[in-house]
Amino acid sequence: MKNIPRISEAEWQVMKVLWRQSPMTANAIAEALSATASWKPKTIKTLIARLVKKEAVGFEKQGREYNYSPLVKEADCVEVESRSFLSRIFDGATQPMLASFLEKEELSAAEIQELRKILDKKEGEE
Amino acid sequence: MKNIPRISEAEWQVMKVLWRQSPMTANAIAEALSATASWKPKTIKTLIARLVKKEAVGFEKQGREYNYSPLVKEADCVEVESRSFLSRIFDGATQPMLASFLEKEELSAAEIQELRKILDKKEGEE
DNA sequence: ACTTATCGATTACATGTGTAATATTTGAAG
DNA sequence: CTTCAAATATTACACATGTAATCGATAAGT
Repeated sequence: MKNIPRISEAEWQVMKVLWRQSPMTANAIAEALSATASWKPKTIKTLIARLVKKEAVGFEKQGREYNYSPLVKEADCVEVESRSFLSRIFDGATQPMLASFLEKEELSAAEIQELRKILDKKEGEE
Repeated sequence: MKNIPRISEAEWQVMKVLWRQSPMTANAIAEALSATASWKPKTIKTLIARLVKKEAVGFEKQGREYNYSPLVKEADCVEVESRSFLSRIFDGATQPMLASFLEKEELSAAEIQELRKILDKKEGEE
């Protein structure tokens, strides 16, 4: 896993768009974000520029526009953020964190079943 | 739940100390943190001051020293952070987040058993 | 070939954060 | 009561972040 830079909250929004589809032009990204966020296009350009500087995003010139793509994998970024969250908030204790979510959040029967399956598999591995 | 201010990464360390035990003097907090963090005492004073300003921490004068205590509950802060994490990284989808952790992290048989119990209880509630 | 609409690049600016040092106040010691 | 040590308050400063506007280059249209 390449060195994952820190990606801020606003920048994550941009990354999520690119992970869903890439390459994309800045305008297409702005378009995609117009549904969820309320940023001016210029703001989005800034976020993209910062991601490029952090080497989280790369681009290829295509005429006068650039075509942007992620340089870091979503799974890797998720893992970094997850570990950071876990250690920051729960002192790295996985089980209490999971228990906390399980108790608070709503889950359908199917989802519960799915989680059970994962637990079963996990237990088998020991 | 009172309005929970944003608590930065470094500030969380301080809050964790106070949640474990309070009230505490600034020096005691610094002492407690010397084990985990490598901040100068002055730095810790700054963090405390900021938490006071944010009204996450209160104090009572006791002679020339102050005795600090949390003004916000740990459970509430954990909930705020958890929701933020969940929506930021997993678009608010609980189950995929849980699945991701279950698959990546190590869990003892006992922990797995405990999680199963929670799932059972949850299923019963529907 | 010129003008113009647009792109990306550069600049802006307030606020937050990490990480402290200096200044000021004040309880305690003599 | 004066002095000193220690605690709090104020100030510092660079970098990150949210949120954009302006500048300069250039492809596209006429």
